[in-house]
Amino acid sequence: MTPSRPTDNSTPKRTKATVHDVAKRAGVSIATVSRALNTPDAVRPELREEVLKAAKALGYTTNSVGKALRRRRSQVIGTLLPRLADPLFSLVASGVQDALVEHDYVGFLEISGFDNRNLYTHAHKLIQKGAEGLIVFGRIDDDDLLDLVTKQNIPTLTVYSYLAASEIPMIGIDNYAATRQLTELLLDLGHTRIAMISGPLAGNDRQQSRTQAFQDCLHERGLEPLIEHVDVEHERANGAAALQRLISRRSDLTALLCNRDVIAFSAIAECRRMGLSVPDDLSLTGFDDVEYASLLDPPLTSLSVPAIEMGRHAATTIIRHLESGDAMHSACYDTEVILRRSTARPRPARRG
Amino acid sequence: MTPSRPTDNSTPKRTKATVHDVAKRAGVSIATVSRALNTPDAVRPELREEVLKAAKALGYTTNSVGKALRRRRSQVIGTLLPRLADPLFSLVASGVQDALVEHDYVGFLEISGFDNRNLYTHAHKLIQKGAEGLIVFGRIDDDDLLDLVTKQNIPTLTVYSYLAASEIPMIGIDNYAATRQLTELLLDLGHTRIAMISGPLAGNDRQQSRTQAFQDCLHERGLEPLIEHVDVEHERANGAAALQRLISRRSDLTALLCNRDVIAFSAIAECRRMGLSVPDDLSLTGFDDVEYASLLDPPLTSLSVPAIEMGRHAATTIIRHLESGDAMHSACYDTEVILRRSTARPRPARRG
DNA sequence: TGGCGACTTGAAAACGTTTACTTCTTCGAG
DNA sequence: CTCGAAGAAGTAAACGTTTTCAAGTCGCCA
Repeated sequence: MTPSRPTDNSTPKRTKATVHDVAKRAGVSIATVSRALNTPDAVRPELREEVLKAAKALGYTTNSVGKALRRRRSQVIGTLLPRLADPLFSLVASGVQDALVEHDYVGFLEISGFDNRNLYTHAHKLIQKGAEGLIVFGRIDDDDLLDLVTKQNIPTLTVYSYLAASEIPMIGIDNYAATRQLTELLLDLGHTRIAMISGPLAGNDRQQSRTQAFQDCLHERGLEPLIEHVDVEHERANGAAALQRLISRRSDLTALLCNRDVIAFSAIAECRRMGLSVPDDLSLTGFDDVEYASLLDPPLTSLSVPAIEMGRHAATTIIRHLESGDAMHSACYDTEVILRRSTARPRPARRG
Repeated sequence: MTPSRPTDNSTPKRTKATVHDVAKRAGVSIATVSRALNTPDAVRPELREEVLKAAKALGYTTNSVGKALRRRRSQVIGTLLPRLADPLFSLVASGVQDALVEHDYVGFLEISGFDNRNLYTHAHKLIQKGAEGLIVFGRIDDDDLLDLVTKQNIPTLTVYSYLAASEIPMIGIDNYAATRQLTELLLDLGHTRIAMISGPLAGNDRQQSRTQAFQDCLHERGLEPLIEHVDVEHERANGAAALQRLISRRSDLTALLCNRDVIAFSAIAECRRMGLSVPDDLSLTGFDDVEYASLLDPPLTSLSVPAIEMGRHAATTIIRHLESGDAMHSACYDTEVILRRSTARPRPARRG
């Protein structure tokens, strides 16, 4: 088999075999070909064999575009993620992919960025390109997008966040409760001067819930919550800066909640740079329990979320809905605080 | 606007507006509608306005499936990655996505796993589903797949690896040369007892090139290369085990090349666990200079590869080929050794 | 004034499927 | 022996576009 050169006309632009070609070769009608392939029982065995043989001989493989047009089903579902190069989001995407291949679907992946002003644009594009269903990371707060999917009746699911009242089903976790757990962990250890580094709140229900939980927790105990924000597009650089701002606002800080593991990664590195010992000088927690959280020095106390599982769940739910009309239900997954060595009791006060 | 309930028949299964609806409303033929939308200059301005108005009123958006069928162009290209939840691969995917949205394409993403026996299956699926072009991570060594893309004339590109002789264009780096650089860096520092932790070689041109380079380098200096392999599916767990195996085979090791940053991550953690100081007891290098390599303690000496850029380059190349028929050329990107604190001169020998 | 070209538009034929209908056997029951 | 039902195959009509081709209008020049 000699590989064909760029301009190889020996194979005369060999256009792919269609159902007609197979039909002709097998001496049957195209309808029979289609039936032999899709509903084999509906065609006499001998004829079926004939068709299958012809199909194989011609290397026929059904053209999904034609099929999709006629069936009005593409077996494509689209996923919308804020970012791909991220240890959390890519995990969700993995879960989605897992489920998709299992059901012989294929996935459009689209990166929306954190600015959900263009969420609508991306979603629209995916639908227009033929996605039958949509999986969106985080709560959808864009009315236009909500309109789009309900009007056009596009099965849509969000993943990662769970909020009780939602027009569209959410497969996720309770960010509020989870953050309360983390905060209370620190409080129970005896910390009173606690801060949080959060991502931007605008259009981000996760960060909203988490800062809210943090504030509520501290207020309940009569403590003053301290929050700094990082620009999520440059979490690393800004995590360090945020930590510095916090320290300068309150130098006697003993504990810090980072609203994403990746923020904690840079915070822990910055602590090292500043000569702050974790957890002796500063207890640190992350969120998501991303793969490398346990490899840090010290290993990071974090909150584990079943990211892959949620992605998988979302995808199968949507597929089941598409295939069997099953209703899509929200689901709230349990989370778990993973206690590692980045948290400890506060160092006993030196003086008063 | 009240959100429609699951069984809301008030909107009578409102099927999307088609070109026919727009035509009727504007009082023109469907051909004119199509023209007004695609080649505006070909239709009288007043009429064009009329059509556009009708389209907007009906919320018409062209059905890409019908379009794709007729045009035999889907504006979809597929990417095949070994894994998604990985700081390197996800970077490549990001680059691809960047370029895709820029050109109003959309991407199928498919995870093939490291076992390239099913590479063919996945690629076939993508093509069948309508992908016009394929981007594959790493060299394609599967003859069936090669056959598939050449016979069906599917523009295909590989990304990350560059090898001079290749049937299909490769956008990548020279793994052999890069590893030589890293190895020589260690040699120049004075190390003589150097080992490598590599991924499995089977079907993985990157690891093959790297182990080869390592062996060549050491042999040239009359040194004995020591190599252990990790199962790539469980890099973390196995990175630690591999390190232990190496130490037990040769306890006086002073330097270790890890063939992927993620391997180095677990190796560095394992060193900590074993009480080995990096770089005093053991110099360590990674490969890929993934985002968090610089946040480790100590920060990891690694080899930076332009992963996003390569992904972007691959996608634009393939799109340009599709749109303008431009030939696709291979490209070899420069890499750079990023010197950080995980490497140092070997500790002076204690005795002889 | 006749005719030729340039411009616009519409009718209809694809693109590759699936599927509702029709037609034709065949077979069993009455 | 006949009639109807069941089974199997074919015909043709979709699905929503784009695009070829033909036709019509208009203006301009000879």
